[in-house]
Amino acid sequence: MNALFKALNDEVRRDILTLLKSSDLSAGEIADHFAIGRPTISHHLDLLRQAELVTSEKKGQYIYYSINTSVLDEVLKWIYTLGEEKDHKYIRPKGLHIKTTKK
Amino acid sequence: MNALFKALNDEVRRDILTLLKSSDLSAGEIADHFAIGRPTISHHLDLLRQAELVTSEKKGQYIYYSINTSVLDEVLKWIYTLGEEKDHKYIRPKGLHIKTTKK
DNA sequence: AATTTATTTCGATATTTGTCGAAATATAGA
DNA sequence: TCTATATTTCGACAAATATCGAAATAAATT
Repeated sequence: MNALFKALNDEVRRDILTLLKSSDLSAGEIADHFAIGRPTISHHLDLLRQAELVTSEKKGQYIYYSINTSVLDEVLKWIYTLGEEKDHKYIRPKGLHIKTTKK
Repeated sequence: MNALFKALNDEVRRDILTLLKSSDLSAGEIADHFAIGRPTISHHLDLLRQAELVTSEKKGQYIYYSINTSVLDEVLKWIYTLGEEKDHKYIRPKGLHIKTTKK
């Protein structure tokens, strides 16, 4: 939970996740989208990996990163329970597909 | 969005929110739940207020804090859109009441 | 008016964090 | 094997953050 919120508490890292939602990318391809150095991107990717928000796989010379949104269920659940007892009912943004059955 | 994630990126502040979900509390009552100094709690409350996660109202000598979960809709929406295009369907934790209609 | 109580603001400090350039590691291709 | 490319690790540094005690502010009580 801590690692998760820590990972999300950075604009660059959130943007990386947004990038990865469309397709898997190599570290270099990710870095190309930002005006900061590659070692810094590497560090951000490391934090995302620690939070299990991304996975990485080496393919030859490249390392490809993929997003893993399943760990965000925990965050969602925490937010839900917060709103629960205060009579705030969260809205479901239209066009999204939320599974209501058990996992 | 930035202030929101920043506010959530701290165990103490998340615990304060959890406390406030049951009932409004004065700054002192909140501080009594933690082993850290009152100035520190005051600072945490300030960050929560900046993120609009809490509101405060002065009543005589005391300042009462209330949780405001509505701003978390933005976070929820962001998380939803992340999962959307990766075929991850978020589960709804059982026992929770999520309004599926428009607000 | 003086004192007590509740809370915040201030100034200082130690830790964490984001960033960089240089060096290290590893794979690919000549 | 040598060189080029991709990525990470390392060491350093500046900025941000969590924390504290002391002082300031404000309301309540005597």
